Amino acid sequence: MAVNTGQRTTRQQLAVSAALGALPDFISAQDLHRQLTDDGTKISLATVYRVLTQLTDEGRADSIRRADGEAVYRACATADHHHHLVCESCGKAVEIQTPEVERLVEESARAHGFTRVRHTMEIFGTCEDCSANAS
Amino acid sequence: MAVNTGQRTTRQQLAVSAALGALPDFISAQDLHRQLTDDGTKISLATVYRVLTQLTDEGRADSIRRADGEAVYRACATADHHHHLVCESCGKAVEIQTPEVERLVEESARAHGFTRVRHTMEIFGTCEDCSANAS
DNA sequence: CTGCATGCAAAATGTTTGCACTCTA
DNA sequence: TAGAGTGCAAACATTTTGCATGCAG
Repeated sequence: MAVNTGQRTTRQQLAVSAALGALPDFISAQDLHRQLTDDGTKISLATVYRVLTQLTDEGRADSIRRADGEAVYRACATADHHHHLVCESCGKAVEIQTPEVERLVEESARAHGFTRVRHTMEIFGTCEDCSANAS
Repeated sequence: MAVNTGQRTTRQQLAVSAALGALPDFISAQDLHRQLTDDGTKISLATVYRVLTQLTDEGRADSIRRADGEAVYRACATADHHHHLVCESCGKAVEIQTPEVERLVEESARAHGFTRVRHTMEIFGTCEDCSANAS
């Protein structure tokens, strides 16, 4: 299983690649770096960025921007793409599958001649518990 | 036509609000500031950020993040809710109507007991012209 | 007048880059 | 051994913030 990004394979590349692959969701470069160092991997933040950029360029990872501007990454082509329903009050998040949305996105993009399509969708609201507690 | 953001209405607030409203698509704080000063409006970048943040908080503007991490804003569509298909290369944005998405969002939210639902969806890709020009 | 909003500049992020050193191939 | 990859720190770009001043109400 090659992790090769052009020429040489290093311990750091493998670590980033493995850590990313083990995660189900998006993670920021900073968080990933923290997690790696916590796990004992010796790696610099700059390298985490470099490897993530490489993986993204190769199409082996996806990167999107969170609302706060931080870039978050996830291993590409892993299982299924899903979205989150997030409670604005307590922060609870529910994963939701929306195949129709995926299809519609593809359709709209194609209809307008767009390629290399990527999308993000976030749903915010107040969950049952919180709307009960609040006014 | 109130531009009031809580207390006082200023020339700068009006300028940002008007400039944003006159634009069909998303614009970054920096670009908006450049445009305003070019037009002769005396305003600081910090204030542009402050006003844009205010407008967004009030729901009078939408803000999303471009792939490069810069935040871009647009006057909020008062009328109907729609999404954008944004070209990551040239910035061109196409408005798209996706009633099915709205319905699915409502459905998912209800199924999980969420209320006061709000959602954002951005679709990014490469438009026809750009994929033709690029390699 | 009062005190909110602004301008300025400094600070805080998140990310990228130059350069010397390390380690893969 | 050559030179790609790394680490470190400085550089960058965008956005936020502290404080004195200005202006709306």
